[in-house]
Amino acid sequence: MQDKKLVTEITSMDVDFAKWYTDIVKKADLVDYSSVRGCMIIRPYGYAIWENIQKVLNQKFKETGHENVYMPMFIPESLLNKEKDHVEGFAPEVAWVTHGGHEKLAERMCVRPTSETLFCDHYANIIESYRDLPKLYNQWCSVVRWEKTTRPFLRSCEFLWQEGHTAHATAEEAQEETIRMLNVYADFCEKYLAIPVVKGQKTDKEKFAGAVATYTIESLMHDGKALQSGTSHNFGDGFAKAFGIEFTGKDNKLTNVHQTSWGVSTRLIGAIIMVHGDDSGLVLPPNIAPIQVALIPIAQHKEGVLDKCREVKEMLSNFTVKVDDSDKSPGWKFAEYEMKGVPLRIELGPKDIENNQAVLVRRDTREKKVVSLDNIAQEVKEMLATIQDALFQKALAHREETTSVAKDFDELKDIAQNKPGFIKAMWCGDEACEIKIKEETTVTSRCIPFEQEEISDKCVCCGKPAKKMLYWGKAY
RNA sequence: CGGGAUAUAGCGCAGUUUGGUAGCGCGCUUCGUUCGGGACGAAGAGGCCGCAGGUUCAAAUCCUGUUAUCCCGACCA
Repeated sequence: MQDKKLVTEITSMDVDFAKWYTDIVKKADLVDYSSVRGCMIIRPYGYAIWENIQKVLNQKFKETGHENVYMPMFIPESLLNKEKDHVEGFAPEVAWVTHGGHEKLAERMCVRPTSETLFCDHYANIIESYRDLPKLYNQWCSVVRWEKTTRPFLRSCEFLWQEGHTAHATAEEAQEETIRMLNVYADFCEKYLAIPVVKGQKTDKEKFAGAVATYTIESLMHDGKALQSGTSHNFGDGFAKAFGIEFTGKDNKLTNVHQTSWGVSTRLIGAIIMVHGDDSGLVLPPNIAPIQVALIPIAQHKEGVLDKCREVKEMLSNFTVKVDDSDKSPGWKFAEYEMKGVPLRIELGPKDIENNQAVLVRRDTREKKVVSLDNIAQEVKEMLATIQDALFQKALAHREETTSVAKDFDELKDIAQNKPGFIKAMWCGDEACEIKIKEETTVTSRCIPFEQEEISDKCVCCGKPAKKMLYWGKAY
């Protein structure tokens, strides 16, 4: 079996999922470790995925009326301290700047862990009238959180993200915006990343520091652990009160604005890896892959082969195609592009040229298909669409298979211990039950899904009447 | 921040028990033959053994400290 050689390259995901993950991020050239503790170097191939994510989301943000801005990366301590819950939430993990050159600063500044305070400070200055609303800003930047343990893409001390911050005249508008952006994220994850998500609300215990309500999209990784893939918060007018963001309404009355914030990060790349990857490496959805097609010449030294490859590349100008004419052997190239998760491979050799054909090979199933060069562009287009859809369906099926239902505490405990994946269970709404469940089963509440199901009428923990069904699970 | 492990060439490792000045595989460079699943041969290049102290005639090896990484928990996007 040739496959033997492939699996020795990386740790099998069933043997050690964590090791498999770190093998992939390094061997697919996504990241390298740096000499800065907890911070990663995102290499060209990894960054290209991020750029594609940015490109799509940026367009969606603009279509929904948002503008990009850039805020300072430092926050004076006094500013950070203005909203009480917010400081308490972030204080344990902020990095402080205390000196400028050799001079000690009069007031220390933190490196932004998130920019709510800066946006609020700015909004207080520029918003005066209802005519100034809504303010729909977004920024792409990096933030710093002094994490204790780190993993590439999933948790690093510095990471790239976007943070949207908006201010509205009414609570209704803010709520609408919060849900609108959650839907933008969910749609993006499902259509581009081929990752099915559960949309829902966080419990009070799990919500963002300073928010009235936090909404989330939760996705399930291959190992059955959950990953919070994006969040959207409704702040109500709490920050506005703390920062004095007021506007004069049509009625000539002074009112606080209602705000939202929402973000996704490079963590999404971690999700792509852990949802679609396999023992041969990364598997990228065609809609986000930096290279959609790897064109591998066979016996490229023979006359006409490379010329034909260039010709075929021209025919496929609607896609990102890489012709690999390096002097590695074809077998090496096959394995290499599988490791890098390129969705489609085309093999083109003397025999094909003779027959005016090429061989298409899917990354996800390794299925081969011989197609005529006359309609190769159409074939590639269809196959990429098929792969995109197949990845989503496969991930969805996996999530369904690994989602369990627990009706009472014993059942919950048993599932938490023995079966990885989401657990659906009823909850009475009491935080004490949430804490008890976490302590005794190690699973935490992931969200209160918008799509509710009535599993039973009793809380899985205390047996009292329960109104809400929650998703529970072990999380990254 | 607790518990465990690791640090030797770009990568993966041996050598550490029993101190004597570093080796293997892959990769890299050059040339030739190959090319439909990680090709083969020949000749080369590359390391003050994580860092800082200490013991010793002598330290990759023993001792102390320190830093980083990985895994498992607690905390977070």
